[in-house]
Amino acid sequence: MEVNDNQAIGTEAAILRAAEAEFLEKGFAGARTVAIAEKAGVTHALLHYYFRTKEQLFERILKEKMELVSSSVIRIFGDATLPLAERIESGIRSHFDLLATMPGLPRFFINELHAADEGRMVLIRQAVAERLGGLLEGLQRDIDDAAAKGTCAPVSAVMLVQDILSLNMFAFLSLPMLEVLPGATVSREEYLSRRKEENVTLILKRLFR
Amino acid sequence: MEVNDNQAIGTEAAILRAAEAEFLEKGFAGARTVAIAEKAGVTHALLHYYFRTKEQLFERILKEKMELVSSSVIRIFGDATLPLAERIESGIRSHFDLLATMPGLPRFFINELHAADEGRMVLIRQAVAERLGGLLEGLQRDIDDAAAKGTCAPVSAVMLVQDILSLNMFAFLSLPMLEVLPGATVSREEYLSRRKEENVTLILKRLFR
DNA sequence: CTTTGCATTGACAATTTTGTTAAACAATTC
DNA sequence: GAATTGTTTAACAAAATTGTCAATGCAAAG
Repeated sequence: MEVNDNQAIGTEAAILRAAEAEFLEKGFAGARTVAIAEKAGVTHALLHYYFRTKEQLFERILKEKMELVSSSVIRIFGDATLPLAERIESGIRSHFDLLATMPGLPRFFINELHAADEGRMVLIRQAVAERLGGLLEGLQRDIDDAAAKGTCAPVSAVMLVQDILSLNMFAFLSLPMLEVLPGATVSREEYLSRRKEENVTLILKRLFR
Repeated sequence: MEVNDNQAIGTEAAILRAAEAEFLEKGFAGARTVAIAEKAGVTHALLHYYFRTKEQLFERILKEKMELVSSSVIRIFGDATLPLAERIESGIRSHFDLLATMPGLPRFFINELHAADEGRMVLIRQAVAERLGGLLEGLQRDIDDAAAKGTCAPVSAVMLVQDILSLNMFAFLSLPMLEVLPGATVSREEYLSRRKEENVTLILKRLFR
């Protein structure tokens, strides 16, 4: 239970950071407001002073994290000026590397997506339409062009993005499996590095050659 | 809140089924013992009469589900008498189809794996070693043989199994995404069917031409 | 029919958890 | 330096949740 120094960073930010850690670790139901306050180094009354309720605090974190998820997914599409193969390879790596900086995000996202009510679903649907719609169309066009030339297997862009999401996110969802994997014990970095290369290989072989 | 008919099935079983539904839906922290009792059609005192505490009831469900996960993973290895390509294809389909009969299992497993303490980890490690160790070695041998003949790409069996696990489990983890997917709305069956074919294609292209 | 043993219940107790409030405190302004 | 404003706390209240228990029901055995 390391306590945040509220001095340098400000109490509101300290509570937010503690809440982020607690919610990502335990989810909404498992999180305790007193634990958040303790981590932030303040009394729990202060948490309510700043954020009124547990739910409002959660909403705040949720919005932040959904932004992050959104911006991470966008990375998959890579740089459209590159040749398709390089574009996709760098997209996979870039997405993977971003996830590596916040390894708890995939689980949080999956659980929140599951728990989302209709209202929240509408918001997510809008966000997807606005931020990913054009990217998907552009990628689909490039794939179709390459497929017409025979340099790439024909595939739905949505499917391809889901493939990459599956492989990259699951590498972090299954991180605890590292503990139960047979054979020589590998470090976390080694494990992630291998999974990243495997994901690149898998997707590239799906599309090219 | 449809109530189970305790008449035909017996109260203990009714409570277990209700608990299964509640724990898979909400996780341990989010589950409510009164909700479980209500779903089972009994008072919550009776739940404690049969299972003493929420945790003991959870342990019971957890064991069941971990058995299921274990037996589902074993399916991936398929029938060793088949030629490698067919063996792997049927393994993927068989694993996918089993998950389709219990779509909540992947999320439950991921969350439980994350929350597992050291003691539980030891049990999982043993189970993996006992039940999967031999299968992994056998598969690795077959892959190595095929690779030596040039009929198959060389790959670690552990990696391959993880690839299949990623793709198949993620199809169910991301099921709510169906709601936010762009383009024509597809039915759940259509979506799953497409994902299954894509997963087969992806893995086969990884290994064979 | 009564006893015995298990099943079931309603009411209650204990604990945990969230949320409130009045008062103390600190900093900033006038 | 008094007033004002916003911050922080300890103590308290309210609600939710798990767990207990004595009393009741009820079916099978004697």
